[in-house]
Amino acid sequence: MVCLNLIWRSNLEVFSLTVTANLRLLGFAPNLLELVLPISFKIAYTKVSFMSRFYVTTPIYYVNDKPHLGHAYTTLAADVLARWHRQRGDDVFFLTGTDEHGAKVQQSAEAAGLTPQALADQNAQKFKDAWSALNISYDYFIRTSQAEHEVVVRELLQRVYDAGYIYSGEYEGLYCVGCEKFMPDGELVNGRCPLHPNQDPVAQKEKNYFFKLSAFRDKLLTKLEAGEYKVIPEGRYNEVVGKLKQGLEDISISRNSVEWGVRVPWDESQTIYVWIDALINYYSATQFVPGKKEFWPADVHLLAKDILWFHAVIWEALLLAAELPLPKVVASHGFFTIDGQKMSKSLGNVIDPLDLIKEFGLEATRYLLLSQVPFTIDGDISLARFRERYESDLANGLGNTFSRVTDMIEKFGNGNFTAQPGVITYTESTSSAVENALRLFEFDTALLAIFDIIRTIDGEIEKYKPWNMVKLDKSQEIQPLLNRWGTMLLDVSLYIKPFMPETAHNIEQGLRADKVLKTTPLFPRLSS
RNA sequence: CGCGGGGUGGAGAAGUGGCAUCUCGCCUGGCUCAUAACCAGGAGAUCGUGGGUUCAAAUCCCACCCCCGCAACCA
Repeated sequence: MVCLNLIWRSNLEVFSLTVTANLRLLGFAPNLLELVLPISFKIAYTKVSFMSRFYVTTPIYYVNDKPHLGHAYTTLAADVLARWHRQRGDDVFFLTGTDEHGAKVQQSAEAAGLTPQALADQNAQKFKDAWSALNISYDYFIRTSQAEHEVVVRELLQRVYDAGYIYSGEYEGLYCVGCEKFMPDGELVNGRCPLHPNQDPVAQKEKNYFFKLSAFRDKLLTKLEAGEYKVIPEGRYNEVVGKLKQGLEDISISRNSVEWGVRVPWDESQTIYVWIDALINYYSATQFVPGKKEFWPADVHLLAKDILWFHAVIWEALLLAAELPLPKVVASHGFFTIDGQKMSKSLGNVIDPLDLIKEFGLEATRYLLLSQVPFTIDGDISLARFRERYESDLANGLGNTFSRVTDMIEKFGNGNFTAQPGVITYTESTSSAVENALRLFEFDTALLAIFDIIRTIDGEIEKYKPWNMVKLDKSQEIQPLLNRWGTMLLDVSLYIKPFMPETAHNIEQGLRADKVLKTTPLFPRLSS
């Protein structure tokens, strides 16, 4: 009965009957049931961790921004991981959302004549719309202005305060009177605020609460070096460890002048610095979303490299201070450049993910983003290259191969197709390749491995030349080949499902029909 | 002397001591089931530069050049 359960949870409808019939339990391990499927579909599920949980997060995006390609990339990567884990039967919690507090939102709202909440409502919706357009399967969309979130933030901070890790101090910095805010060094141009270049920023002090980040340096280093939590990729890990070794300073975690934020529990005159409030979302969601308490600690925090320090050091220190378990993996990816240039508003080359969908379609956009840029490094996006890849991989590759196989089944097999257990051993290696790649967040490598099956099918078709077999009166020998190729395509559909769920569905539908007929192209050529 | 990552055919990547690999593009030939798709073959890299270790170096060591991050309250 365990078997049945697993199969249903694995979404393997296509094969479920065959698989259950052949299932054989090998043995038990402490938390692990190893199943062996003695058929040769050898899907990625030969080994299934029984009832394992998978909690993946994206950063919560600042509502002062519109969704752009960077946000889309992180979220898409998380979506693929979530779908992949669901497919293998894991209990998945996929969290994304918006970060809504802080001075910038307050200022933008004033400028737009809105309340901060109204502005946040508006812009949070833009992110939801974008994720809906990208077919993102998040389980919960958290917003930091939610009362439930604020409650957890206050509780957690109070705990840190009670433990003695927060003290009152003075923050001293350069204050721009025009902006009415402190200017970080990085924002100053020639020592002056870029928005108010005619006045010198003045040194000013304000009362703040500080978090004893410095107290956690050794502990963090020990835990990192022991692998108690991981920072991926290795280069970033080195960076974090290197910086930790250089020492840590305490950080200010409250603001005196920012109204739009969570009130400090023991001092209502201050609000919690937006970053601290934001980080806690990963934990707070598990506490107030029904049935998710068991999901903490998170398995993976996905994020871009610019916010790694917050996620790999400050967040863990806060958790340690509150005596909560640490996330298991913090995985950071690179930035995009567009046609070799930095993506920036001032250059006007910011790509809206929705424009990509308009040009290439949803499924192709998902494929192109994940296949053309290795996860951990900065990658260049060029529309010209995307078009090239669309044609070669999707139109000429997957799409065309699906067309030729279904067309041959229709023409040479009278529409008859039977999925073939016991024949295909080829895709066995794909399964481990995909698994290994995804465990390392190498989405591009995983896709390459999957698309290798397409090349193999094309190669075999060329080798057997069914159109000649018909002429040579060998028609009866064709059917097994058609079954084999069709089955390989079903395998492909299984593997690409986390990446391209609709395409996977279309392939399955096409091959599960009573009479398999040639269908409309999966990926029409762009020129036509 | 701040710390770290990187420089491999036209493009993007793999490769940490032993015939330089993959995808795309390009050229030639073949095929016709298919979305002018597919298959085969080919051209194309002194592996950033100079030196060193070794029977053997993209890979180890030294020096240098170049690109890119981080450098901490920059969402």
